Amino acid sequence: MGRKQAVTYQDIAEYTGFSKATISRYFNDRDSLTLEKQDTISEALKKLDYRQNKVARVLANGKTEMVGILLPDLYHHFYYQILNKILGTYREFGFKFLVFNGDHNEEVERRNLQELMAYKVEGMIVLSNTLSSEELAGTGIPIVAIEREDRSIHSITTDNYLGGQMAAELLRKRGCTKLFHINSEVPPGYILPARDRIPGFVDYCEKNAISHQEYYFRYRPDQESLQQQIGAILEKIEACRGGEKAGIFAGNDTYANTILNILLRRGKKIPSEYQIVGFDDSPIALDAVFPISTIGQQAQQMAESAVSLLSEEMRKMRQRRPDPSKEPIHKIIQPVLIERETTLREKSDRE
Amino acid sequence: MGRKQAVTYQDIAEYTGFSKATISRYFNDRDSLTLEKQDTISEALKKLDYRQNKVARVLANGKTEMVGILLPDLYHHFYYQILNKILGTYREFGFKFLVFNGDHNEEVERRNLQELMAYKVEGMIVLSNTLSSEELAGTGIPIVAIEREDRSIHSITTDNYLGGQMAAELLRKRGCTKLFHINSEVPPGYILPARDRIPGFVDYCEKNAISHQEYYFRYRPDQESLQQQIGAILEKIEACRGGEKAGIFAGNDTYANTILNILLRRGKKIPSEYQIVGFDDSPIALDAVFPISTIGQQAQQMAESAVSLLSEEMRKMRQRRPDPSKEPIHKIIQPVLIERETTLREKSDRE
DNA sequence: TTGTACGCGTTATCAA
DNA sequence: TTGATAACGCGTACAA
Repeated sequence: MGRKQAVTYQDIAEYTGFSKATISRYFNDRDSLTLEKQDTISEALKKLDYRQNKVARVLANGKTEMVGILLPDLYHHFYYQILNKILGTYREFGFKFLVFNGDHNEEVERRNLQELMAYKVEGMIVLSNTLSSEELAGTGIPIVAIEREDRSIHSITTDNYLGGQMAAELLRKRGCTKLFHINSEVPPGYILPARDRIPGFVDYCEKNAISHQEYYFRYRPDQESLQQQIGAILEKIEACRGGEKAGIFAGNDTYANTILNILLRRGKKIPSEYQIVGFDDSPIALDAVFPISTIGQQAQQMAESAVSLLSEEMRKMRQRRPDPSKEPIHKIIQPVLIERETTLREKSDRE
Repeated sequence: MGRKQAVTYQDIAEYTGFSKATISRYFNDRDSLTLEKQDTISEALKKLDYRQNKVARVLANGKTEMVGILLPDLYHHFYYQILNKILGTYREFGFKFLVFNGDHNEEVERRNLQELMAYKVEGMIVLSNTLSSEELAGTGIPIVAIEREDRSIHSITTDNYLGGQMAAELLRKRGCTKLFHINSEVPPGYILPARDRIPGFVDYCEKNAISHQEYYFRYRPDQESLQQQIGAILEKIEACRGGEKAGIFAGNDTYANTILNILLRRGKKIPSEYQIVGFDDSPIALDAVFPISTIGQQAQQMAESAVSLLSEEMRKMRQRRPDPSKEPIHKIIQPVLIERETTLREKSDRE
């Protein structure tokens, strides 16, 4: 707290001759005061250089207006982009965000969760995926998941299935006759909405009788092995496509970029021999040698929906007789297709 | 607050037959209690499912353990990387981070600042640059700036001057005889430590009698105009180098990547005709067609230094008789050279 | 080692 | 429209 004895309502009250209650009303229900008193208080505040203490207010009324954010990391574009958009809602909603990075570690996440509860956050937005939604729901406060397992909590999720379909459809419309999907493996039992892209892609191919194949590599954070593994997969694909126009749907834009670079290095022609579609609309897709077509998640809309939904649930909890939604609310956001140079059929080839 | 009447020390006290003070001591000075009582209380806590309320604790002892973070944006790699590292210090220091995105807007920043003060953060880490350090210092709480104007507050800054020198030196050692710097313009009067890279680069060239030239383009967020402007600059450079080996030091990795792509598209040979060095060690430098040599800022070290310095100053403020450092402390962090394929002289050329 | 009693700065209740 | 006073939940002298 301010060392030099912070100015309090008590001081303002003595200075103006009013009561503490009146000072409080000045802040919370100004219209209930006469204009004269308002002015008197207003001047006193300036005179004494009063600073609000919202901690005391919180203790008294229970409204922290704080929201916790649980992030798995800040490395992937999607997470920092969403965080950016969430922070941006401050102007509209006024929530203060207490941000934690769980680092994909269950115990760390659990500690973070406890800390958020101890600080009496009124709600949480969770992007990390190590804690079950049941455990999160156990906190008793409103929680909105973004792009993660959401059985027992509200959620905002991209329509990944549709995204996979869109990718397949684009490649087909651009003349690809053999479609491929390249992605990283995922630990079995790990629920990740993003994986719905794959059935979306596969189902589209099946329904339209398009040849398709899926390849998975073991995820390793280092660039070297990623290159090697994707390189090996691309060799198989080259053998498999038999001179036909191949369409590759990558698990994300980083993979797409790696694929693009390897293909170019091997002298393949883009997009006449190979076409590529990524996912995420990351900066890398735009900055690649040839800007990469990608399926974008609408981060702005996702963040807004999440905060808005959370805000509503928080409101319900603040009532005398709290009435949270009985069933989790799940919102689906449509992805958008962003076509760039790795799929354009008209222009001349890049090499 | 918990609607269903949260369990308090009062309840624990009644349940165990001890006093509230004893319960409090269990949390703050456990050893001062007999082992028996510790066990009794421990069980009572579980039995009653007690949840800490740190808000009340804060009101009582004034230690929020909260730190505010003022960010200019979450778009540039440097910012989200630093944020990531700062959040990572939670395990060691235990600070809770209240994060705001000022969006390069002075008024927004000011409001955020006030809000942080109202929530009684004990310190702040500031990366945004719209508020003067004098104004920030006026809050009376410890503040550490990272890579921004720091006349009146503590700071952690990369040795940008050295970084510029390192870039020039690398290019020279790799055989470049004509050096160029390409960067965006900066509003006059705007203090940005990052700009020290330029005199570092220039001075090195002058001292070693190397031909050098600097080019600036008007900053625009859209890719199109960036391409055009850099393209135009590269034409001038091509004319100017007269067949000699040119070394380009880019303002950051994104620019370096754009430069690389344009040069390749124009059929230039890398690194025999052109060599490129970026700045920041962004993912884009690694993911480029040919991985780009770059000067990296040591984000981990910067974040740790910032939090550690802040922690120390916070400690000083918490004492009975606060004694903050009289003079701002400025720490300089060395950048590191990361050499990749845009400067290697040994290997055969890429094209 | 333990308990009593008050303080932290605000809001909420009830009278006036 | 105002004021007195009791919460809010915890920490901490001070006393025992």
